[in-house]
Amino acid sequence: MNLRQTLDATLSKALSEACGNQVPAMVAQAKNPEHGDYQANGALAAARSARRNPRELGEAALALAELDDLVEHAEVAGPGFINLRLRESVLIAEMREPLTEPNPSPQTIVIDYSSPNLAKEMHVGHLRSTIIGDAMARLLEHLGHKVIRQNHVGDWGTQFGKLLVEFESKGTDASSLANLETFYSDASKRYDEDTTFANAARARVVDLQSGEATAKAAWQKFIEVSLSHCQAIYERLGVTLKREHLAPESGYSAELPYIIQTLESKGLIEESDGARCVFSERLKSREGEPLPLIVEKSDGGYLYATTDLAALSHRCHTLRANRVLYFVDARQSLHFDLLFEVGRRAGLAGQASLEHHAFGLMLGADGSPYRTRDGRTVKLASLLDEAISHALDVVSEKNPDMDLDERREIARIIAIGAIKYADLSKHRTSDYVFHWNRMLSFEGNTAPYLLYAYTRAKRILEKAPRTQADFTQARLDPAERDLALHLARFQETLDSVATSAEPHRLCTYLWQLAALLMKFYESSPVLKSTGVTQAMRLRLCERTAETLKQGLELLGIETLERM
RNA sequence: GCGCCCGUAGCUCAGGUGGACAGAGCGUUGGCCUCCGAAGCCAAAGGCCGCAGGUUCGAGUCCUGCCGGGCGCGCCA
Repeated sequence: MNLRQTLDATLSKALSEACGNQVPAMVAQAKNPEHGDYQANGALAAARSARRNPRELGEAALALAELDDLVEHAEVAGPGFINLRLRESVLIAEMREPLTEPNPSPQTIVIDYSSPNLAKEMHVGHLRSTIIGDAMARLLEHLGHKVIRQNHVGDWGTQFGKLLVEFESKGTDASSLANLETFYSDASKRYDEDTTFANAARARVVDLQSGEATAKAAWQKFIEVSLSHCQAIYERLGVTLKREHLAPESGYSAELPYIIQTLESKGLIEESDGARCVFSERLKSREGEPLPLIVEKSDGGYLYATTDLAALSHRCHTLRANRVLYFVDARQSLHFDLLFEVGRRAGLAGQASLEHHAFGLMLGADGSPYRTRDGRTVKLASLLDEAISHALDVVSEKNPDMDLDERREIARIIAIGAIKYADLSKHRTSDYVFHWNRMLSFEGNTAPYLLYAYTRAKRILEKAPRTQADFTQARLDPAERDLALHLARFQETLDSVATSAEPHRLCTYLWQLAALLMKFYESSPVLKSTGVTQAMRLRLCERTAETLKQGLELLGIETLERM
């Protein structure tokens, strides 16, 4: 049950009655536990407009609110805060409820994430979109929404001209693409230095886009190899993206003329310097002129803005999305701002909520975009290799007698989890610094800490005797109550992440949960206790383990039984 | 020039719709394994929340102006 929401609904109703008009109670988790479990600040805000004394209003609301089932103590404090303390019986009862409940009004939610450019290999810059998008997909799906993943891979730009000519000159042999990075830079070098090559490249783009058979065949082969590189990374990372989630740019090419037609029929298109544009009604350029979204170049070619409009229309109309979530870095904020405006004015977006969830770039310690010593971008594959190798060292040091295969498997889960958690736990809309040693640290607020907490709880459960005692008859000491209270807040945490699209909040929740378990572990011996006390402590261990496992799973992080 | 984002402890970061003494991790210092795993727990030190005004009963949070940083601004994606 979403306790916060339930309290808010009840108290809002009472406060509105006391006030005479509709006002929110604004129930939130209490920051200071001395004030209770939840606090409502609505009386303070409402008092002003109602010209009433906030404390009096709070008292009136409390008198009207039917909270006895949930709340053991409620009082008005300070200038007019309403403090609520939950009944212990409620916390205990919550431990027998399902961990989560589905959203009563499920939506169709399209998520655009990962979306690498197929001309190059995936590098560390793709991590954030891929990891965060995947966590949101898992979480929203778990809450009962219909999630449609869209991997909007770049397979259609002008850059494919030079790649095709290079590829064909090497006999369209897949082995020449073994290292996509060097392949791309070789092609770029020839394009810049050799005019014959450059002309051929330009001609090949036209061939490709007009559907010429040999160009198309070579292109398809190239894309196929590149996609298998991506898919291998997804599998290593435990990302749920599959071939069926591909929504490549090329797939929209046939739609583009109709997009232009639609814009034209709405009277939105204007010609400017030979290009066809839609001018913004709100955003201004350098010279104070309206900002254009260019949808057709002066040579008649289409651009990514055109493709994005086609994708938007497809998502809102064909897929019938209620929300469209874009996990794309912040450099594209202006682009999406314009895109959403034009999409709405052209009627391509329907009523859907269009959300660009931006994030900053990954930087090196010197503050420049993250690269290796020789100036190359860091491939995702090598980041994973290095993390696993480091994890294996640590695992081996802690478990010298464990056999190698088991150590390897544990190292894999720890390393992948640590990388994903390090990224997921940061909010950062601005650029952030990537640190090897911090990413690979297994202490403090990291995935290994959460995994360790999980294994400790599991070990107790493994060793525990079967008990017939009824845990609901037990009383909770402070450390146990703190843990039980936090456990009861899982649902409201998930709901808040669902609307905000900020998985770092779930990370914070799980970190706190693990910390509370550690404290409980120190203060409340389980195996040495007896009767209802032991039954309740075992139930706390069990519930915490289940919650950690479920929460980590929603983040896309595997758990392990020992480490 | 205009626009967006950011500036919180030595470092890396949290601080939902303004709320009750500003939090955590790392690092530093000092404790805790004959008790379920010490990848842990406990404690201490460390902050004019970039600066200056304003709105409010109340501002890290909202508004304005500065200072400092990042990114973006017509035919690339």
